[in-house]
This record gives sequence, structure tokens and C-alpha cells, in this order.
Amino acid sequence: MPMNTQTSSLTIGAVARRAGVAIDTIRYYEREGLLPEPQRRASGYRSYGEGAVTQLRFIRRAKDLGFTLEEIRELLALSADRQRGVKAVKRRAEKRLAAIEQRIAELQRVRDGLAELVASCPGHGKPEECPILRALGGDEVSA
Amino acid sequence: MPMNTQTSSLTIGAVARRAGVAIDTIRYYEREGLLPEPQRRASGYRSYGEGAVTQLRFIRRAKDLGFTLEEIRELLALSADRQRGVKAVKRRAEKRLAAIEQRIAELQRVRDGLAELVASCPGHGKPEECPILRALGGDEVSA
DNA sequence: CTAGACCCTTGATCAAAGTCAAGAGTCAAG
DNA sequence: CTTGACTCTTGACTTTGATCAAGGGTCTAG
Repeated sequence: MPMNTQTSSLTIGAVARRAGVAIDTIRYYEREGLLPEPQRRASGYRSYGEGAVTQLRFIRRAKDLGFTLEEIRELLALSADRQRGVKAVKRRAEKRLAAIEQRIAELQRVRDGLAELVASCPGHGKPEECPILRALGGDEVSA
Repeated sequence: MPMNTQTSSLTIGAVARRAGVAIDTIRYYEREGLLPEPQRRASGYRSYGEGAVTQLRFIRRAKDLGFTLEEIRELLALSADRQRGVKAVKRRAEKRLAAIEQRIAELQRVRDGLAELVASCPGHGKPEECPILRALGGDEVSA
């Protein structure tokens, strides 16, 4: 039972709505190489499959997490490695994974620091004794 | 034993070197309200204490973690709440903490997804069977 | 007291990541 | 077969987060 590789066929507007991004953004990503050039109809209209929606959602999520488009390009480049074999893909994915894990670790350190401050602050008393304020160096920043 | 509130007295250049940022960046942050206006010498030169270095390092770290300057301003605004009492500071810190935790959770989801892909990829075989490539929708992105 | 290293302000410029506008063609519902 | 919604390209504009340049004071080691 062969699957249909030829999924629906969406206009750029439909893709934009589904993925929750602006039409202009899609064309921008295409120019920047984050999205592959889609097929065109005879009229010149871009014609997308469902995969484009998926990929756009992925980009959006990654962006919200603070990845730059350049970093996202790296993530997506995984599939560009296909020519060089599955092994290359896996190696690259592992590298990206390590980078993400490091980022999580750093964020956790920030969180732990803040959490400790919150925990140790009584929530009342003189500002001079509030550990949160002390930690931010709010007092003697300039001198 | 009273501590000296009046710490050293650094020029903008010294602060920049210590914090690992450019001089222009410091002035920029000052304009944008991320750093308090420092004292001035008679000559007009800015004069900073050690706290400024700390705060700049904090900003730099936060920025590396993907926080925007606006978000960092929020973090720093904690100390602006001092007038409104320690309780307000704590409340705000708790809010920030929650936001950071959510971000970590999202990053973890990304990581888990990627980790699972890496784990399930045999590292050889046909590209069509590589789960990493499949997940990126590399095939039928456009159609 | 002067050269070289610093600092000042103002205003221009830059790169990233879009966003908008103009002018023209396309599509689909009535 | 027309009208309104959609799409095309090209190119200008915007915001954020800086960075640079010009023209001019300041500081300090020799």
C-alpha cells in the first residue's frame, strides 16, 4: 500500500494561517534558506504541502525558545546532511542535542539562584536585608 | 564592623574590561535604562563601583540565555520595586521564576524530542528510514 | 607641558528579523 | 465576466541591540 507523497496543496496564505505566521515571514524564510523553495503553479503561485506547516511551527517554537534563525538553520540543516548519509545526520543531531542540554543547564543555574533568593527572602523587613535586592547589587552599582 | 559602601571607583573602560562588554554597550544600556546612571566626576567622566561590573555580567549571561533586553529589564526592575516594599520585590521575583521554569520546561521538551530521535536512529541504512529526517519533514515539505 | 590613551556627546550606521507598500497578475463566486 | 480576495516581485521601512565616527575635552607618564 503506497502512501501518497503528494499531500494536499496549500497556498501561502493557508500555510500562514495554519502555522500562525505572516505571509511575508514565509517568503522571508524562503529567501533566507530556512524553508525550501516550494513548487509553483502555472500562475507562479507557491504551492505547499502539509510538511511546510510542520516545519514553520517548528521554526516558530524554536524561535520562541530563543534560538536565532542561524541556529535554527543548523537544526534544519540536519536534513541537508542526508546526502552524506544517515551517520552524518545522527552525529549532527547529537551535537545539537548537547548544545541544547547545555543551555538548559545554564537556565537551571539561573533558576536555582533566583529560587534560592526567593526562598530566603522573608517578604518583609528592611530592603537592606532583602537577599534579592542585595544580589542584584541595586545599591552600590555606581559609586 | 561597617562595610565600605563606597567601593573602588572605576572608569567606564575599566568596567568594560572587567565585565567583558564594549564601552559603547555600557552607555547604550544606560540610555536604555538597564544600568542606573552612574556618578560623574567633575570632568564629566562616569564613575562606577564594583556593582556595575556584577550587573553587567548578569546582563550578559541573561542575554546569552536568550533573554531580550526587555526581559532583562524586568529582572532588574526587581530592585526598582524596593520603594514599594520587600513584599513586592518577592512577588515579582516569583513571577520571573515561574517564567524561567516554563522556559526550561519547553526547552526540555525540545531536548526530549531530539534525544528520542537520536536514540531511535540506527546511524545507518536508507535515509527514508532515518527517524530524524522523517521528523524534520524534509521530504514532503513542499508539494 | 605635551603625547598618547581615555572619555565625552551627538548622530550615523549596522545586522537580524521581519513588515509594509506599490503596482500588477490570478482565482473563484455570483 | 466582473468583483473582491489572494498572490506575485521589488524595494523601502522598522525595531532591537548594538557599533562606529567625528570633533572635542581629560588624564597621566615622561
